[in-house]
Amino acid sequence: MTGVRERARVATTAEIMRLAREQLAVDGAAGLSLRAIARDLGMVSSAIYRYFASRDELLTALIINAYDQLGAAVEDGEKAVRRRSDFVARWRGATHAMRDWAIEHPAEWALLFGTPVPGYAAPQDTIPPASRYTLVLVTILTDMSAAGHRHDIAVPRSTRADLARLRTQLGTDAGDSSLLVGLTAWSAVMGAINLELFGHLHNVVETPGALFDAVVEQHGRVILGTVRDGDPS
Amino acid sequence: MTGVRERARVATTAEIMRLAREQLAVDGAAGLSLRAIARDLGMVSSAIYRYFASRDELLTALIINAYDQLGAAVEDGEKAVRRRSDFVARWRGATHAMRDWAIEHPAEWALLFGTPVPGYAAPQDTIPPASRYTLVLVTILTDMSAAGHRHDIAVPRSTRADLARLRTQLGTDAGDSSLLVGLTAWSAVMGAINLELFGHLHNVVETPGALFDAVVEQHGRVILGTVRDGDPS
DNA sequence: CAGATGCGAGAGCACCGCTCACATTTCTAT
DNA sequence: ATAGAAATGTGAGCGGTGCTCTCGCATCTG
Repeated sequence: MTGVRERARVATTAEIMRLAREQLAVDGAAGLSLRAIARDLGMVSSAIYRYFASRDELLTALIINAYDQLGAAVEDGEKAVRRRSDFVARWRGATHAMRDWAIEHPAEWALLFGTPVPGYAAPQDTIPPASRYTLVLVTILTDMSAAGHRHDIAVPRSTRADLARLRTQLGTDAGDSSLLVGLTAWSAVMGAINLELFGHLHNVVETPGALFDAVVEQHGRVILGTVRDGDPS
Repeated sequence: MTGVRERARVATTAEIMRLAREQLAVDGAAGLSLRAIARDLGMVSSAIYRYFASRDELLTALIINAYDQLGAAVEDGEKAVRRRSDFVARWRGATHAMRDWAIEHPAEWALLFGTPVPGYAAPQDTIPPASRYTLVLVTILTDMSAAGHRHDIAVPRSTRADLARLRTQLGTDAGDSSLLVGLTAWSAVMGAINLELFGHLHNVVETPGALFDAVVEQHGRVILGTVRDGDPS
């Protein structure tokens, strides 16, 4: 069944990815060197290609792994909120888990959400893990909708078609306003994390996470703010 | 005065930067190759180092140039608004100029706001051009304050010190709430542009600029929304 | 006009991703 | 059990990278 080779293969593959993540943390995605990994492994450089056909393939594996880690972290952060009807608390839980993960794994965050590697096109396999963390946010909106919350934000005509497609694609019945509220909140949170992680807050907001908190709270207010009917908790 | 050497030097330097920008647009920051530039210039690779001591130095020149371009674009976009008391229009003008510039110069945008180049620390010279585009946004807040607008957003205690420092640093008399509104709006706009430019809206919002518009409009509403006294135009 | 300075050429160093022919080891099917 | 197939590691090599150094020529300055 599990022969010598099979076990050795998964062990080596795992070791390569471990070393790659280590390198990623030190030198960033651009500094990822297959030769250096081989050296650390005590292998000759060409042997690496038995495990990953190319640098891009290793990159893909790292990206998928990172998306999965992030997804799990966000899921956990959101699930930790006991009062499931406290949607703002769930929003806080999810987004703070995002930021925490980003701060803990800055290189991996940069790999996912920073400058795309030129010449590299992410294959289809990255899509499901990539949508995992976003699904958490969508679920909050879905649950709000189920609880009778209705958002009331102006929806530009140009977004109607996209929002309709999104709704069926995500299998949610949140309204256009709700989806738009979610998207803009997502946008703001991603912006805040990127600004902080990429060093654009130096000499602006030194207190770590202060801007992030403000963004989360403000959009949390918007998320619950424009309630029409239902339960205005 | 302007000897043969002097003129040749500025011409060569300019040509190097032109070719570098060209390369940047094609291959991104990671693909910037001094050797390729030298080749295009009909020079031997080592000659480049007479003009730029290192790849990093060329990068710095490109960054400063890009910040200046962006700054000019945003300034123009904001100045084009005639009714100076229409603050949302000015906000729209500035932010849309940002996005337009980003779409026109994606590689340069990535250079400024994408993953920081590992091992590269931006020197002090980049700070003034970097703050140019932000100053436009701050000016809008300052003018709103002068016009009697007061924002009324909850200000987390943790941000008080930062906001106070920012106020004197920027020479504005916008209140804490106003500054925070500006920062979160900035954050959201940067996030929307990055998401769009870095390809995270594929299968999400296909209509170009739709999410961006929504973000700008929503924060435009927030910018003017929570008015306490003064002129509620 | 002589010395100082600027500049391009060219060789060279250490690294990179990747390919290929070849030897060795392990698995599989007869 | 054994022969052939498949997987794996080796080492040389190709063309590319950023960067350093020396050398000789052109230009500028006292």
